[in-house]
Amino acid sequence: MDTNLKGLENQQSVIQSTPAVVQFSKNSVTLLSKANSVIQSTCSPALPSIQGAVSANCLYQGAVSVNCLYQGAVSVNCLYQGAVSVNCLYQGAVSVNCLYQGAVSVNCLYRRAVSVNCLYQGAVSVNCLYQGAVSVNCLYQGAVCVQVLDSEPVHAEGEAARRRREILTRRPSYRKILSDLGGAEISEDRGDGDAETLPKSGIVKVIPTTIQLPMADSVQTLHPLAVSVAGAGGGNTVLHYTQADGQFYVPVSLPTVSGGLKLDQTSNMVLTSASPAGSDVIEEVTHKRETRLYKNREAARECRRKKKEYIKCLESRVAVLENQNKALIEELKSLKELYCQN
Amino acid sequence: MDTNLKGLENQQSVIQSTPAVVQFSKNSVTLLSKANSVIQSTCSPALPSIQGAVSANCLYQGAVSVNCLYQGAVSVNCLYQGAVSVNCLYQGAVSVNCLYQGAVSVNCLYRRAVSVNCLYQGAVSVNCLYQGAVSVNCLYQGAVCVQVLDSEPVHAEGEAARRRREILTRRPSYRKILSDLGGAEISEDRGDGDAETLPKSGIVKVIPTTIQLPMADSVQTLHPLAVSVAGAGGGNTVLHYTQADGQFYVPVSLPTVSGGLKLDQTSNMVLTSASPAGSDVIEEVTHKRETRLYKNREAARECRRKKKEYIKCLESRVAVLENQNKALIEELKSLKELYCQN
DNA sequence: CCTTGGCTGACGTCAGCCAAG
DNA sequence: CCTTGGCTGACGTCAGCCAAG
Repeated sequence: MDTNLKGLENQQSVIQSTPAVVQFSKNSVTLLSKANSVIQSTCSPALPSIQGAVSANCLYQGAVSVNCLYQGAVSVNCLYQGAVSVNCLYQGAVSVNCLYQGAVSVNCLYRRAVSVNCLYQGAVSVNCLYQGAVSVNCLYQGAVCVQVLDSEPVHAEGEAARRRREILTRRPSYRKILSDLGGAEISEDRGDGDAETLPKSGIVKVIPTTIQLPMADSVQTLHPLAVSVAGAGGGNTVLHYTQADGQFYVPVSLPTVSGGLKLDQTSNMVLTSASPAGSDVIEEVTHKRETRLYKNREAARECRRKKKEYIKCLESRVAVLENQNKALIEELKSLKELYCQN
Repeated sequence: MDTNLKGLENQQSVIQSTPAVVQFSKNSVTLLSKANSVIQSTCSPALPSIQGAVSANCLYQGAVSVNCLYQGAVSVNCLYQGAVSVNCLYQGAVSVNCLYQGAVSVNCLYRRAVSVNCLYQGAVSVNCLYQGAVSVNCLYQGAVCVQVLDSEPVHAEGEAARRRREILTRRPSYRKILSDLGGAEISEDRGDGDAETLPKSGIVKVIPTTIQLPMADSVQTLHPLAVSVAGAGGGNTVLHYTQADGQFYVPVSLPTVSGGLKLDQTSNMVLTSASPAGSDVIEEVTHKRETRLYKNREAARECRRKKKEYIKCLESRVAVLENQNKALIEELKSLKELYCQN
């Protein structure tokens, strides 16, 4: 294996500032910047705390050089840090500058997968608004779908995509919209969130003052007052309901027992009929209503989450498209200039 | 400049399948896979059709190796293709699998900046549905904002980060977002947005039912309890209010009349004091609450409307930008073909 | 055909932030 | 400095659609 580094030398001479050294240590491929001498690569399976396996920085334009500033432009860490980081500085065409953190880092196990940080005005700059520009956190199953820019279909799909489509056979919902946008995997990530929401569903807010009434046709148009209610001292309270024409009162008793119900979360409010007859029916209707309300409550929560995610997806999509547009316009402009010169 | 490739050799032996060759040609740094022999790097300024400058693929887990499949895992192309591409296959921890296209490619000038393609279940897998998972196209000014996933705080921050956090703490008003969108927009889009918002600002809702109440110092710090209330047996109920120090009770009766008020929507909640003393205070507190609730009700309605409008604006914006993008790409393609002919 | 259940638009309320006062 | 009010995130509920049964 013979290598020719003359080209690299020439390239570095173009950059004029940071002559690079290419080192290949054990299980590592590193481009070291002599001037900065910051990029370190000691990738060995035994040592978990590896920094940048493969770091590369690009400066200015024609250079195929990968420059590293402060940390490592294109670092691929296996275990704990960033797998592939690309940093961009200033305005270089193919330059990838990394400042302080790591532009495109792909962390496999414990950190970020792909983060891109941009500084100043670099050509391939990725502006991140809050934290990491392109960070992908994945554990064992990916589940971090990043928005796709172009719209060409890909035919090589995995099991996940098929299952995704199966889920989306229903009515057009945010889930479907997101999947159409290419962001459906985020929901899968919340599948992890499923594991998170599960205990949350177990811990449901208990609102003892909520009163559930069975739906009778005569009272379906009733709307309970804001939070009308509750028994402080006695067991009896008065429910205030408003109708189109006026008001009336509904006397209710509030027993403390909700034993027969299996819905622990919603069982805190059981209403019993004033008349002994039909108590089972009332109870069953109440039970049904409890279940329905609980399910709808959960569904509403999920729906809100989906909507929020959808909006975020839209926003990022707009940002991506805008920048793509800008780049395309610039490219067109330069290409036209180049064409006009010839 | 001397290089040691033994480590690389060992690394590739771990992978067992794709022994790599590192070639340094003119202005290029490449890891070649002998088995596949697909990764080609002929980065010279003269030739526009350059493939992968620095390509690296990762397979399985402990390996700091970067494996390339079919195209180039971590390729940094200066001019025409992908700058840094990382491909991941199967489940490797830090593995970046690239199938057919290139996982993390950063193109400086004419193509993608950073694209990450994921297949199957790789740990740091980035699933891209259509083409490039994480593609960042930037020309001279980057500005491609990608959604951030994790919530880990970043300690190395500049002014931008600080301002970012300010934005993060509270979402700006949709009105502001819309105006910001109109300001930062491309010219043709902005005119459109202005034309939409201008007449809308001309139509201002007149709310005749707003009631202004004088501020009494004695009740300014009162906060009604969540579900304020409760009655025991009769028609009288007790309002619970909390102050800074403690609580006190306000006996209230619920009359059916709400005639004198002009608040139709909120007239169903008029409380009068049972005791003649302090009725003014009670009434005033009640009125205050009424007013507050009514105003908040209206504000919520307006907020919902704004949000809806904002989402519509986003959607149409995406559609416009997509079309614009398509047109630009087509134009570019034809221009390039024309250029290649010459 | 009707019925049921999932999902979502819209509502009103609470809580909280933050700029304006 | 504190206070107030506008706005918005989040919540739970109702109403309604629509596909699945």
